[in-house]
Amino acid sequence: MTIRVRFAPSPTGYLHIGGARTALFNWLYARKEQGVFILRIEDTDEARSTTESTAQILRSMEWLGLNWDEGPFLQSEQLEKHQAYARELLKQDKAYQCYCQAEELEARRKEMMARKLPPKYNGQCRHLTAEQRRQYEQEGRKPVIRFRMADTGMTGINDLVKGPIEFNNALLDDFVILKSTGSPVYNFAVVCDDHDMNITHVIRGDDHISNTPRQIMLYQAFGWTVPEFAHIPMILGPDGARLSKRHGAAALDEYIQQGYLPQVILNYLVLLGWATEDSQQLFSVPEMIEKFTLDRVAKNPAIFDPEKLKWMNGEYIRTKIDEAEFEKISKEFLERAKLVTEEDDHDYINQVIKLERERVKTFAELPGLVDFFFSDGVTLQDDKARQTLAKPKVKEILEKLKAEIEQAADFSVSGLEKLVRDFCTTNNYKTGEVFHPLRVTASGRTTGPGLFEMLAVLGRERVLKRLTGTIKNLG
RNA sequence: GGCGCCAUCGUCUAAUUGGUUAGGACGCUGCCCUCUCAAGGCAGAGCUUACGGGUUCGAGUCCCGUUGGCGCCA
Repeated sequence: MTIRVRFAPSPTGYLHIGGARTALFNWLYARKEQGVFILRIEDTDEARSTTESTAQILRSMEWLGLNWDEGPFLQSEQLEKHQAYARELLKQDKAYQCYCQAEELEARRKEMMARKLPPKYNGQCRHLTAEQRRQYEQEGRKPVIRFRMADTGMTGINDLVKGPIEFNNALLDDFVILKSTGSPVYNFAVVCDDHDMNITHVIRGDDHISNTPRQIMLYQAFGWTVPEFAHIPMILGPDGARLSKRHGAAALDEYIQQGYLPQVILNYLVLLGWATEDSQQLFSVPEMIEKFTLDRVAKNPAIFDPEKLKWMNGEYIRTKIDEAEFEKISKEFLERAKLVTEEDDHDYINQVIKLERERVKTFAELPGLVDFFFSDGVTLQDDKARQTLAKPKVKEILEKLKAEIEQAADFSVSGLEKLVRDFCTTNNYKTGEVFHPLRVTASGRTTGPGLFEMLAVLGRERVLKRLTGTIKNLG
């Protein structure tokens, strides 16, 4: 039997980290088992769903490389089917029309709560006569359709990650499947859609566990095959609460903007709630697919750690991507930061970014690290930089050095290093006395790439200009 | 409130299904390298396996209870 799984986000915002991981686990499982991965947009909440969100989510999925085999299907397009299914249950008396009004229900619920009873529908409309129904209709009441829940027995699943879970049917009430507006309620729509799409494995967040018994009752009422369930644990924010917009960095989009690689997001996410026996950290996508199994998914929730994600991105930039990819993405970010344009000297740009490759953790950091390569002058970045130039003898050192550099025959990395080191020896300066002010003069900062690499890339003209500028400022 | 899920270093997790000095990774600290910052190398701190009871020769692992966190019901 072919395995069929689906990812079913609701388009009420960006794809968030938790959703992305759910999608990933579904996708990995499908690819591993050579099954089918289906994308379905659960847009039944007409009030909060937007088409922009849908487009955004699709874009994020594509960016991650989580390609779907079928869909995207819109749940809203299944409205008539949902209604037909509801009528079928009605006809078999497995569901019934309920005329209770929202206010009445609310009042009763409060009453129940006040008496510390579970706030469960009281079954008032369970056995209405045709006469009673007519009367309600005449009053202008619009009915909802409620599912007739079994009031004895247990409903259980054998969850692929959590193991066996049982629920007491008596605790579940006759829940609404179709609202008075005719639109289906979530629990009903998922079941109908999952059945229609022949979903064999429902892999979703464990916040849906409590919904599962209701859904199973529906499958059984229809006489449909119940799929397998795998409830994966939530992703939490640093405060231990479920990761959400409140935590700031829950939207996948943020990470795209900051210059995280899609492979890194996948790699980091797969490790949140899943691990191999040897605790391997870095996985290529094919490797992930090969090694992924649901039975190694953790049961406990995981806190999202941006620090580790950042480390991993740096690791990939340094060791996993090739030079061409590094150059391509770097240029995108430099162009976006308006440091360079498409027409600029690519050879120069490539030399510049190469100097920062081992330092950069996210591509968004890059422009801030290399801006001085593309500007006329240099801006002193901080107090440390100012202090470095304020040290004694700096002016004298730079003036003498400038004279040397003007005449330098060899402006290569090794040539420059020899020149500056010889200069220190000849004039009896400590290397630090020369290197540090020279670095600040060239870059405006106290940290950065190797001094001579930096000077070589900047080129004689820029270096001399900056020396002149600094000397002048030192008055 | 009811029901459900969960519980190993600060964080993510591993532990041949009962036998380890409880392992790895991020982060942190120190040292080495060094013109700086990174990277890299080395070393270190950090878990009485939430707590309390059992079962057992032996428990992170099995059972019961407690506590705590989270989720779902509106």
